[in-house]
Amino acid sequence: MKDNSDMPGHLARRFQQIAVAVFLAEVGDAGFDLTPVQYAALATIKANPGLDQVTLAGLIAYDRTTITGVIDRLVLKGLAERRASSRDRRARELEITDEGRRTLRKITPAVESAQRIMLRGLSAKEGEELMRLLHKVIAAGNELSRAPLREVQA
Amino acid sequence: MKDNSDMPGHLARRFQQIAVAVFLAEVGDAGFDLTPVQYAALATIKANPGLDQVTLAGLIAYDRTTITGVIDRLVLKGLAERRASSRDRRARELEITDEGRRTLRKITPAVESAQRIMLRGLSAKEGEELMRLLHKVIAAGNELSRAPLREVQA
DNA sequence: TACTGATAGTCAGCATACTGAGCAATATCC
DNA sequence: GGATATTGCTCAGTATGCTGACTATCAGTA
Repeated sequence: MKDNSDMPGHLARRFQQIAVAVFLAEVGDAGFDLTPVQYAALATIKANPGLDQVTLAGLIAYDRTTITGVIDRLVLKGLAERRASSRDRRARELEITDEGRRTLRKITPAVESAQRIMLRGLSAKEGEELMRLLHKVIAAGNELSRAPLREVQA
Repeated sequence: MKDNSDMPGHLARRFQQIAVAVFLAEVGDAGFDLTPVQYAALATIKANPGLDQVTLAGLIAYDRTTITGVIDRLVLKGLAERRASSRDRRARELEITDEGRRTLRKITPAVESAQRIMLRGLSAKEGEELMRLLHKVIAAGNELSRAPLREVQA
């Protein structure tokens, strides 16, 4: 029987587990209470003002049923706003608040520090190679999860 | 602002997301209802009969509060048994059942197929390099999560 | 032996993720 | 124009994963 730790699935889970722990530790030390998922959502809302929830979900590969709760919490924290769209009454337009912008700005050093820490143990070259391989394998498997990455169409 | 997809944390999450989806699809197609987490736990119980929950958690890097529910479900499905330990009345000894052994045996092809599918898009050489780099980065960050990997001590 | 600390397990509570279902609104096609 | 399909969002239910707290038990020591 093959060892558990020789399975890509196990390594994927473990790397993600460490990445989340490092993110929360760094951001928490900086005095903020924001999860990796909430951070990515907020940053993407800022970069694409007025986008709807499905588009946001596609840009960061979240399930549409997950994004609802994530936005709930961002709104609860006063970092984002959810408005009814005027063009499509089904859709909600998302905006970042001033408070959200401030938070993003102040949190950035901690987020970048976290990315470095989670790659510690690898040389710069190895880190880049890991990123390249992950990009490649993720691109190939994009359609295999219920929540694939979707580019914005003009 | 750095793109989301340039962050190792995002790639970690995405790879894990795809890995889980592929695992569930392959195992489901084979007619079984077992999650990656449940599979790893069951395989580890089989390889270490009579181990307690904390040891199991350490061997697969699960949190001890998570393992409780996982074992609950394995027991519920009749794949494992949980007994009070005779040596330590705090501890529970875990055993795989015949049904669990049968399931593990029949599920193996699907599990191995899943591991191949989640690496599709990479050459054999690239796949090995990805595994090597993940191993290395995970080893370096092992203590950074609440549930680090723990070797069995004789 | 009594005290202290550590350990095994569970529980409540919260945050992802997913399945599947449902509602409301929009698009499409005849 | 009206039936049909599709889309945006939400909800209920289930499964990780974590924090922090708690009980029961064990181990070490004064």
